[in-house]
Amino acid sequence: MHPPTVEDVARAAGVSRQTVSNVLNAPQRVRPETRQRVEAAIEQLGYRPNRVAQSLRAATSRMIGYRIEPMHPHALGSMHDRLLHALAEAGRAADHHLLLFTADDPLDEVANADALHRAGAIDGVVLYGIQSADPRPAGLRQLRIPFAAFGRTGADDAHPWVDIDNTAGTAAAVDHLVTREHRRIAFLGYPEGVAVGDRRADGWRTALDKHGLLDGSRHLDLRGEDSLATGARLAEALLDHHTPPTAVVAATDTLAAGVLRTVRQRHARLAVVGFDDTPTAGALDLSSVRQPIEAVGHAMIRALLGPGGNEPAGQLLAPELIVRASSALP
Amino acid sequence: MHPPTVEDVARAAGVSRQTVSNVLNAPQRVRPETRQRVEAAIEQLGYRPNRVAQSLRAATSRMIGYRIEPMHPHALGSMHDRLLHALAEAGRAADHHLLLFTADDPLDEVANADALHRAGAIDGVVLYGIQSADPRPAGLRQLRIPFAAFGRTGADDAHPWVDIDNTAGTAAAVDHLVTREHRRIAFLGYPEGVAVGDRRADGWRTALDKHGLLDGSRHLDLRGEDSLATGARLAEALLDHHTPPTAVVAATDTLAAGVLRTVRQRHARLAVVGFDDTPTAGALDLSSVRQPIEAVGHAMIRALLGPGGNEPAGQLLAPELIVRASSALP
DNA sequence: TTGTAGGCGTTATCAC
DNA sequence: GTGATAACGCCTACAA
Repeated sequence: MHPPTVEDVARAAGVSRQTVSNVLNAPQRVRPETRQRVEAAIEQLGYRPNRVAQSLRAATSRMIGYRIEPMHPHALGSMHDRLLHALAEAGRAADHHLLLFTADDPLDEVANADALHRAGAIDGVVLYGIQSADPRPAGLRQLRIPFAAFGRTGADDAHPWVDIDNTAGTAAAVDHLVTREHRRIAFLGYPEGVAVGDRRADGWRTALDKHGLLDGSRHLDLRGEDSLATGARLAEALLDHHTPPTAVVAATDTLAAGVLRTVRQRHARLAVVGFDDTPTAGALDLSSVRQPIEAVGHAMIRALLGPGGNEPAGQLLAPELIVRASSALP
Repeated sequence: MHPPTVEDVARAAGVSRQTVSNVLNAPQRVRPETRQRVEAAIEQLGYRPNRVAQSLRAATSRMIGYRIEPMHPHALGSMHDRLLHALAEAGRAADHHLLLFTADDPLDEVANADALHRAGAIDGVVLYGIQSADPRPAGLRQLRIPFAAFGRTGADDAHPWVDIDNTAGTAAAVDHLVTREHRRIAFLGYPEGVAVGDRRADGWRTALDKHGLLDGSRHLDLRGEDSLATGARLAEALLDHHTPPTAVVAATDTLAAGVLRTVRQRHARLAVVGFDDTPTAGALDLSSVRQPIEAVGHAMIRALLGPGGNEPAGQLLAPELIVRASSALP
């Protein structure tokens, strides 16, 4: 009734346990004839190696911890879902699985990861939503828990991380809008001090400067919390300006959606480009900078498990601008 | 350097391994004096029982499998996130964790769950997104893999399930709108044949009938795919009717958001109630029927792990109407 | 090429 | 009340 073990397979194939183990882990060491007999027995009994026993023996769980957060109340649909799927998919290829755990805050996350790690339940951890002054990297490093982070802190990160090139993303948005003959291009972003937000603002500023348009647009830089209401409100402010912009680069789709709301209400003309390419962007026909989350997932898993064992190297991935109707000519 | 084991604790406390084990698993069997000494050693060494060894010994992984799907392309932000968090939280209380895996389709999901189960990596599975004729329950039952399902198939389900009372949800929406003096109340839903959609339509129909309003509204029943565009289009159709409704009950927030778009574009007056209470509902000031996902998570874990071992009992949970500005007087 | 022995960390059983 | 023994299923030496 219980699942078959190596023992059962061995008996069925008329060999010893070890030979079965060899067939699985060092096939070249076993005579083809014997191997086929063993393989037939494995097939017939439906044998699968017990991962728990493997883990105990190898002192390796092949599990990666991930803190699942309650959904961000304002976000239109975070990257969470996509990242989780990408990580699970990438992990599968490396024969690892994700183990979900909860935590009240970043410090609690480190504590819970430590407990799981010491209990042998996870080999390492993947960090999401890295903040400028994030306590988690230092905490995990001190506890010697392998990890990889999606995103960077403000400082130079001396641990494995993967990030998308936020600066390049907003720069691409600006380039695109310039091609479409826009000359006054605003930016809507996070309050200063949020690393991601600052990088996205940088891309906008740098690209405008490159096109010689910064002087005419420098004042069109508005910040606020990441919500639809804020996007709508800031858009009003932009449109009420005496030299209003003809286009806006928003730091998130949520802000961009707010802009679109105002634009429609006021029947204004204002091109918009968002960031993240959330499902909503498609629904609203919103041009948006898409993060290559699948690639991020693979890079994270590689950084965590890869050769050299969790080396402190960073990797920057290029986002891609998805052009839709919202970024038309002025 | 390696984490301490019972052996280490035993040595430190001057007792045998067994006594340490007893302190942890049968404290009453050990003399208080000895217990305190052992507990001190545990504390001092920072000992944590190795879960892998426990699993091997107990033939129980304390892991629950969950298939992570790529995000639904049209959804505004699915229940996925919330459910995952709720399950993780509920699992934690029962000392279980979620293990994420991927699959190409429902059959593949069953196959992968089977592989993990046979490998001893998971004790059971939680099913999400149950369809009318879902092959998973039968498949898992045949493989004797414990599971609990969120949602019901069309037939009477002979397995553990948890569902929210969809019928009661839309009925509550209708009641609310009637209280607000609406008399012609439309329904926007999934195409017939989708179990969830049919139940939500039922609630609308039944409640209207109860209020004696069904005859005047029977024709105001429109169906389509779950997308913003569909919601907007169907709203146009409703408003163009020669006796247009003054209110709409939508089967999802996505459809409801589409309705709101049309309403705003046409400056029409039309009360709207959505379903799911997604983050977007809050942003749009949309009244919506909220699913008690946290309770669902707990009920699922209980159904899966509870006493009696995965008994085929169902549980229906009541949703709650969240009233916001979109359901004002006509 | 194949088999034998031992141990990963835990706990249940059964003596003492 | 405490401790020795054995077993969960696997794998890695080492011996034959």
